[in-house]
Amino acid sequence: MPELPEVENVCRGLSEIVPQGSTIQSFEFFRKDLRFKLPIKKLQSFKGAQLRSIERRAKYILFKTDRGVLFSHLGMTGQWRELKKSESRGKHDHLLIAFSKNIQIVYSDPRRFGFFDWATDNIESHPRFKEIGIEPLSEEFNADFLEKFFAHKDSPVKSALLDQKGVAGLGNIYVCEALFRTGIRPQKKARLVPALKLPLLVKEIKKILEASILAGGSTIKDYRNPVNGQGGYQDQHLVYGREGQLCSICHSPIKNLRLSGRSSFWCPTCQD
DNA sequence: AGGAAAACCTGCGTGC
DNA sequence: TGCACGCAGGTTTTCC
Repeated sequence: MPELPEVENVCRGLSEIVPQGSTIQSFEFFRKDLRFKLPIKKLQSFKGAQLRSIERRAKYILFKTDRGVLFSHLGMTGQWRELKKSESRGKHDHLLIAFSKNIQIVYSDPRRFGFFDWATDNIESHPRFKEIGIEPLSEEFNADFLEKFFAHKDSPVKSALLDQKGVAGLGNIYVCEALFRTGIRPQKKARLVPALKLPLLVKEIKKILEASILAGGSTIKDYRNPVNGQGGYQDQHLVYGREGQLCSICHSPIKNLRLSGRSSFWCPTCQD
């Protein structure tokens, strides 16, 4: 479900609900088998920790505390929301964190592809983050970076952009959109994308992500922010989910091609 | 070694 | 109405 803009909105929403300086009072685990087994003992050791901030890295939500970092990945259908004391939990609520001042947040995830883990303050030394590439909204992400990352890659450019070891945070929606807006067909081998096109690709990726963050992310089906609101960026999708509809530029039908097991929406006329 | 496919799950829409 | 099938904003594991 959630890509960078959605995760960013979840972090911002959670920050509104749980103020900086709140203390973790307790955890409740309703299910311990998510994508991976929850490190319950370790998570319990955060009881009493003081929250410094809630931030995003790639598609991860980082709860930064004075005892280290607890982090959450939403998988496809993960959701965080506030659970008021009077409310009862839902079928797919798996984990609850109670903070000071009676603030509770709950993690819900029907497909259970999400997961949790913890790290020291220096998260980049955690094995999981060692494998994670650079932030697409950072200065580091530029045409030179892409040129090096794409060099010798025989995989389709679409798959290369989805590879979190390169640029971290893009997912199926935003890669499809970015390739359409730069006129690059998704199945083109990464190493064959003309270097001349890379500055535009970088620019469009940043533009799309920023616009989507601003719009509250994309809600196709499941995504909701922590106050249960939908995103608005789906209205600006030009190809994603639009198979058979007419291309906004040339009016030929949008196609859907399967690449590495993922649907890839594209316009055969506008993209080469 | 790198790339593709399968696996991990539940729910929903479609077509018979 | 029911059931089988395919598909879903992701990532890891397995298999060529």
